[in-house]
Amino acid sequence: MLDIQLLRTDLAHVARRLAARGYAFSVTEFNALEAERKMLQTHTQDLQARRNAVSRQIGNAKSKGEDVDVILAEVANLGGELRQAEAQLAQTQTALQQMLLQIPNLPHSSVPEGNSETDNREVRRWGTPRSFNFTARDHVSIGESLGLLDFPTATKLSGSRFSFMTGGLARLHRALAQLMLDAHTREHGYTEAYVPYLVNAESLRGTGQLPKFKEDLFEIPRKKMTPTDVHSQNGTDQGALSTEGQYPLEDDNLYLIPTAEVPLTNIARDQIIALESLPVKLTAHTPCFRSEAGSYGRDTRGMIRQHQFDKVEVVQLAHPQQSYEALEELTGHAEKILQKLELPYRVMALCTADLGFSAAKTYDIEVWLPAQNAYREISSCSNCEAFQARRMQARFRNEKGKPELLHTLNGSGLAIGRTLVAILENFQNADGSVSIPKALQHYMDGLDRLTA
RNA sequence: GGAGAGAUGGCCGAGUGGUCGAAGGCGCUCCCCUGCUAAGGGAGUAUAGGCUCAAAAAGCUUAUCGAGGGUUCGAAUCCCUCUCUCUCCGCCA
Repeated sequence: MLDIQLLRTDLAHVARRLAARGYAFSVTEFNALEAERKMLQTHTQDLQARRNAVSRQIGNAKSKGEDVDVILAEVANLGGELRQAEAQLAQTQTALQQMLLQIPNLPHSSVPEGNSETDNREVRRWGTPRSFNFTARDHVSIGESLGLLDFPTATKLSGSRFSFMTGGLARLHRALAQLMLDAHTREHGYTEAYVPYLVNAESLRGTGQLPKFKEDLFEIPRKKMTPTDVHSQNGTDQGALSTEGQYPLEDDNLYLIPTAEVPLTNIARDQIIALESLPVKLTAHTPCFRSEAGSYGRDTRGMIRQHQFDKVEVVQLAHPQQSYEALEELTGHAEKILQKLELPYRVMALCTADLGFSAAKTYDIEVWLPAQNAYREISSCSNCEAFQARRMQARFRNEKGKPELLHTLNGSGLAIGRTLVAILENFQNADGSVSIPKALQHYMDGLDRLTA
């Protein structure tokens, strides 16, 4: 969420920066709502002030044993007037709030301008894609001929966009999680966390997935009686239960996490963190669940795009003055994993048009996939500045002892499914076996290759 | 699932209709005193917002005592609903 003060004082600038990332912000709509809010708020507060004054007066008079009827008569209709004003104010403030919740973050000044992902800027490359003296196969073909990857079974169990792995491949998957967690906790200073995989709507609002991206989430309905429900069941209205009463309230529902960023970042919601505890650095290995609504036909083959995948996430809650250093550092932590695994990659600075909703700046890390002859996203590292913190009221006590909004950062360190894909494809051998990167062998009891 | 208790400021804790944003204590900050230490004295110490203002300072003002609704001229205090925490019983990986 953007700072409404900024909108009030420098609306033109905000609109311009939003336009840079392809978001058409309606200045007139905002101005109209703002004017209405101002008028109603002033009016309401005047009435409240008057009510408070009169009430105090009555209290005074009563304690002196004076007659209060005159004063009471004077404010006879104040109540109704106030009630109406308060209702109107609440309505426009809700409207304003809803509008604010839909607006994406402003891009940082260092973010390259662009109109599409083709304008993303390559920052650096690491490693050299291997040249094959045989035709490189894709991970599906490799995994299936090893007998360790079985999409038909996954489809039978759940449907498309799920995977089923066995034996050495399932173990390699686990080994990757171990390697990543160990690196982040031992070498990069993160604290390991175990987190809920189901979270409430408030958490998702905090990190920005709600209200705008509800269709990307898996929602778990909860049966719950509402007050209207109880009444209608008690009898008077035998007809149909109101739909509102019959179905659970949306806000009580839980959602499967699309990324551990949600639980990890939301630990700071409604908190004031001590200055000396900054930066808070957390990592967690979790499954991630995404509906992939709207991605029909994209990456349908293989385990690149799944409804369920595992990821080791890194999150930092940082001092605003250090958050851009932290972004570089955090991106480096994710890169370090690829280096350990000897997987070639490149780092892309996303352009204004390609930024995610909450991000002020993002680096994508793309790993080389021989079968696709392309670099593909395997990690995304973002500084959200105070955008999420403002939604969450996540603060720290600054040098002056005053609460101030934190900056939140998150990154994949890394997406495990895609890392597995990269290993299968980059470490495949002509005989169909797959070598295991040295860094992982320790986690595989010394095994150095997967064979059929 | 059943029965009961509770939720107040950084913390503890008082407050059952009127001047309470909230006594008192602890903690913290500043000052004074004391040649160190210990002790003592004084002052200060919530957050978010609105309006006035070019801005700052300042002033005025609103809201917030778990959340939402209600009663009332007036609610931390009374009523209703919900959430969470704790204790006991039951059940359970």
